[in-house]
Parts: sequence; structure tokens; C-alpha cells
Amino acid sequence: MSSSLTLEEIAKLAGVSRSTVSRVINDQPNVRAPVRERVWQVIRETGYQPHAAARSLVTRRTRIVGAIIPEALTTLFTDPFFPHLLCGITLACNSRGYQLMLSLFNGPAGPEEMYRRVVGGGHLDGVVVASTRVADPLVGRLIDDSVPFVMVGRHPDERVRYVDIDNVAAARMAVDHLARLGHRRIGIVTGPLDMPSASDRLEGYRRALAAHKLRVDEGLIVEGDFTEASGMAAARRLLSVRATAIFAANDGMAVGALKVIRERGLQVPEDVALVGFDDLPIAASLQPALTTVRQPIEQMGSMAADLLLSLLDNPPEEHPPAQKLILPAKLVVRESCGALR
Amino acid sequence: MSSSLTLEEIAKLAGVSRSTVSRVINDQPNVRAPVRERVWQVIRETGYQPHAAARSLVTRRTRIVGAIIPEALTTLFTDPFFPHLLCGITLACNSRGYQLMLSLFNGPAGPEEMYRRVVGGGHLDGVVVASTRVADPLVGRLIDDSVPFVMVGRHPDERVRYVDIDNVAAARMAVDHLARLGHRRIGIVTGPLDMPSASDRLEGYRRALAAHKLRVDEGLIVEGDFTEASGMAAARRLLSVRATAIFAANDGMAVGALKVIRERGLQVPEDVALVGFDDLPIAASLQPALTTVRQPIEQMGSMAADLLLSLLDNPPEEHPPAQKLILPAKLVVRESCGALR
DNA sequence: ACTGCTGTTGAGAGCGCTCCCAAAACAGCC
DNA sequence: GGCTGTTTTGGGAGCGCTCTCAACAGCAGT
Repeated sequence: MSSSLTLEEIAKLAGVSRSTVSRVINDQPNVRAPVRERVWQVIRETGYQPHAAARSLVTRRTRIVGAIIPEALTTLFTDPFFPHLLCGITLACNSRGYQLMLSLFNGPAGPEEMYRRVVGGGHLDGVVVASTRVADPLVGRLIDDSVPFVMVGRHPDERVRYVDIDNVAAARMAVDHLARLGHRRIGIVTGPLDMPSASDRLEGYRRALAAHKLRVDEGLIVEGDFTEASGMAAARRLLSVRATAIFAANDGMAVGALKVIRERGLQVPEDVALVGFDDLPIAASLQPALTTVRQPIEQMGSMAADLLLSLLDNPPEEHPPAQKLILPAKLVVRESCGALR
Repeated sequence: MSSSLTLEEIAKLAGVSRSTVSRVINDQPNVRAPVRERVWQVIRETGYQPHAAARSLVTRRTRIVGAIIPEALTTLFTDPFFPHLLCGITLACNSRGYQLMLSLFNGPAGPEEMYRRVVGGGHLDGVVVASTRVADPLVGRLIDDSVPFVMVGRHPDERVRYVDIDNVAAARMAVDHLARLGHRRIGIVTGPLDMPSASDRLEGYRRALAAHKLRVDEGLIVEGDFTEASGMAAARRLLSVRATAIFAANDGMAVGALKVIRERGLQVPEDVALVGFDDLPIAASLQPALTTVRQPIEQMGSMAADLLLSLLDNPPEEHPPAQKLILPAKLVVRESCGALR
């Protein structure tokens, strides 16, 4: 690959020593201006690039961070959540001179082996971890191995730094909206309740009902798993207990619910109101267009990366032990909730 | 991070020399079985991992490959193409002990700087390049710098290895389907014609018409840019020249076309038949469900990665100068073409 | 002129690994 | 036992960089 020049050769060309060239490249002080200029000149002319491996052998830094995606394969396929997240992370990394290494922890190698390969070996300076189950041992291992990391999505462990939206407040906002429209039997399709984002949204649902002095009917709470199929199953249950409104904890399940409602010959929002969560591109294209909660996914990614990188670039003592960043989410009102009639 | 043991220390613990441990780890011959076993024992007990940077300093290999995505940001957002591709590439890499480094070439740093950072520096053993414009200088530079690379999507340069579907045949199949249904005024919304996939699909369109002895009316050919908005604009043009069927070169543009057709109070497929390309998840959820061409995206990613890795793992002389892999695509017939009535 | 001080430069060591080569161990055979 | 030839083992060098430290200016103050 391109330049296989070494520091030594650049030094010779510039008529200085290896050390001086190193100082120039690393922007250290105590090099006279004319010398500095001459060295840069040679570097530019030759297209020299320091050898990354040699450098990180001594600095113990690679300027590579990992993105760990432990989630099941299927989610990655249909859900634009990860692409957006990845986009945000990558852009943040690149703009600060870091590279991003992508690791799917569900491949043929299995999470154990992947952990060894990715985290051991010293390839990475730190990692961004995408939403994970509470019970996932990954978080504990990262802490034990004192790997700098930031999560996207809340984690109950006190020591974990994360970026998230306020899922409780966001869900509450959505359900509150339905209650204000007069609904009294509001059902919820939750995500897997061992994921904080799912249980938080359920909590928001409960609080909204409480605020409106509505009794919580456990029959109106159905656990899904964020897939369209689970949304369909849940909707069948909810219709059978005469829910007049359904809050789905993500848009995929809302799409499933919509299909079932249609199958039954019912109208959205006239017979059943529907609100989703995520604001996928598909939400606006549905008929009726889906009212949903929009989260700033890409921004969450870039903020997580920024948090991680400033952790890496500065002495760790300057940082609070565990930062938590909460970003705002927003209710996007469209047709499916019935507010626009 | 975890083990900061060195080879030397493992050697001491196992009562052998550095060299022997190295031989064991790299699975080289000429180590007596009991010695080999004892060394593995120590390695397992200590959880030792060789230091990647030290290793690649001498081997000149990093076991990291890059994925370069030069496409405009917007596409990454809405289109599940890249996520699927990335998924395939990552899984293939991981199952062969390689890591994947993700590079978006449209970030704040600009393609020049990204190229320097990613390809120079010797971070990467090779790269997978996602579909690019013909005029993109990237391909030329990779060849000049003799960086091993494989593209996803055809490239006209003879020296380029790539994995792709036969876009000409796939498009021809779609248009042929419409012609068989009796359509005589079939319009096409193409992608940007400086992308091989776009021009190939147009070529397939022409051949299908020729096979059915239909005259090519240039007014029925409208160039889009793979976005929904361009699909809407193109559909307006095509409706004004009385097209009875529209073939959109991707599903996003088909969605745009569908919206316009609806706005005009026309029915799909009764008044206008519609066929897309890609089979996005949304295609099946549309009303009417979209007839479209499905390509094995994830498989293309993994095959591209496999091709690259076998290039890296074997002496390059064993390989044909430029391999081209063509995978089959498939027409998924749903409601929007009218064949199911 | 001599001392002390600051700013600039170069040489040496060493990061942890692989590779080469020589030494050691072991065989087989007169 | 002595001679081969082969396998197994250990030590040295070196990959390209950073970092520490000593040497050397240049300058002021005495």
C-alpha cells in the first residue's frame, strides 16, 4: 500500500533526526519554525504516513473504537435504528480522527469468542455498546476489564455511562395524548421487558394513566418483542379486551397492529387509535400515517461517540464517574391517533 | 484492558522460550506434542492474547478489512441496502477471524483525507467498496496503490473484482413481466445513469421492449436519483405521457410513484401497473403490495468479503486477475403489477 | 570570561512480536 | 562409540515508532 517510507527516511530527507520528525508530526513544542516547516514540506511531498501499528505499539493507543451490537440479527435487518446509530457514531469518530470497528456479537463465533478477539488483543481504545438486555454479561465484563465504554440506551448499573432519551417521559407523552383524546381503554404493546427501553416505556404508560386517574388494567398490557409478528399477536389480544386505543412501543409492532385491525374490518383511527414509537420512514407512508414518537437516533450515536472519545482523549479523572446524557424525544402527530379529525 | 501479559512471560510460565510459544500460537510445526499442550495450557489459564499491534508491526498484516461507503448520506438513512450489506460483510469477516472497519467517505473530513487516513497508515489489509459512481476516483487510486479490494456492484474497469446481480437480466425480467400482462406504454424511472446498476437496469428495460417488439419511446424514460422525491417527479412526467405501467429502478422511487398515482385519483394496478426493485421490507406492507425484484444483498456482502479474504489469505498469483461473481435476482410478484387479478 | 538557564536537537532504548539461524537433542546406521 | 541427517529449541535482530535523557546551542547576568 502506498508509502512505505519510515520516519528515519523522512528525517534524512529533511536533514534532521528521527526525533525531530516525530515531534513535528505529533505537534509537540520545541521545534524551531523553519525546521518544522521544512519537515512538513518533505512529509507533504512524499505523502508519508506514519505506520499505525508501530505507533500504537509504543503509545498503547490505536485510535480505533468498536461498536458492539449484541442484538439479534433480525432486528438489524428491518429496523433503521442501527444504521442511523452507526451513521452518527461513525461521523463523530471520523471527525475526531478515530476509526470505527464494527462487531456483531451474534455471528458464528459467538459472543465469548468475539469478546476475546475484539476487546483482548488491544485493538480497541474503547467501545460504544448498542442497547442490550439487562442480563447481558457484556457490561459486567467491560467494567471488570476496565474497558472505556459508553452505551446507547440506559443501563441500570450505576457505573455505566450512557446516552438515551427519557423513555418514561416519551411514552407518557404518547399515552397522555391518547387519554386527552378521550380514550379510557388504552392498550400497550411493550418490548421485551428485560430491556430498559421497553420497561421504561411501560412505566411511562402507567404514569400517564395515573395522571388521568385511569385504572391500570393488566389485561391491556401485552408484552411483545419489537417484531411486527409480535405486534400482530398483541393486537389480537388487545382487541379482544375492547381496547379503543393502542400504544405500540415501536413502529414495527404498530405496523403489525395496524394489519390486524384492518383484518378485523375496523378503521384507524375511527374504531381504534394507534400510536407507535421511533418514527421510522415507513411511519409517514402508512395509511393512515402513523402518529409516533421520534427519537434523535443519529444524534444519540454521535453523542455517545463524543462522550467516549473525550473520555479517551482526556485524563479520566476529569470526568464524573458515570455521565448520563438524556436527549429529548418528540411526539409526531399524524392521522392514526385521530387528533387531526 | 485485560491481559497485558507478553509472549516472554508466557514462555517463562511454560518453561520454554519465546520462540516456542510463538510457534504454538501460530500453529507452526516442529513443536513436540507435550510441549505444545503445556503452552496451550498456560495460555488458556492466563487468558493471554497476543498484542495485535506488535504482531502486525512485523507481519505487515492487521487482519482488519475496511468497508468503504462513498454514497451520499441520505441513502444510508432510508435504504436498508447498506445495513444488509454490512451485515453480510461483517459476518463473513468475523467467521474468518477478520475485523471490519467502517468508513463513511462523506463525513466532515472529505474523501481525500479519509482515503489517507484509512488506506495509508497500513491499518487495513484490504477493502470492500460499496456501489460507486463510475467517475469516482476511488477505484483508480486503490488500483494505483495496489490495495486489495472487491466491489459490491459492477464496475467497468477490467481490473476490478466485484460481486453483483445481473441487473440487465433482472430489469429485463421485470419489464418483460409487465409486457406479458399486455402493457404497451411502459415507463421507467432510472437511477443516476452514471451508476452501473442504474444504466444496466435501463439496458434491461430496452432489451425487454425489444424482445416484445415494442418501440422505445424516449419520453417514457425518466432519470431519477433513487430517492422517493425523484420517484414522484418522474411519475408525474410519465403519467403525462400516458404510461400504463411504471418500472421504478428501486423501491424508494416506486413508493414516490405510488403516492403521485394516488394523488391523481388513479388506481394501482387497475389504471397504472407498478414494479419496483430491491424488495425492501416496506414493499410487502404497501397498499397494494409492491411487485419488485429481490436481490440477495446480504449474500452479496458476504461473498464480496469472502472473495477479498481468500485473496488476502492466499498468494495473489493463484487468483484470476479479476473475478466477477454474478448472483441471481428474483421477481417477487405481488399486487401492484396486476398479475394476481 | 564564567556560570546558569532555557530552548532545541539527536542518540539510545525499548514496546511485543516474528523470523532467521545456530545450537542442541535425538534418531538411525555402520 | 562415532558419524550422518533430521527434528526441536533458544537467542538475536529488527519491524517503525515514541520517549527519556544527555548534549548542545544561545543568551543574559555577573
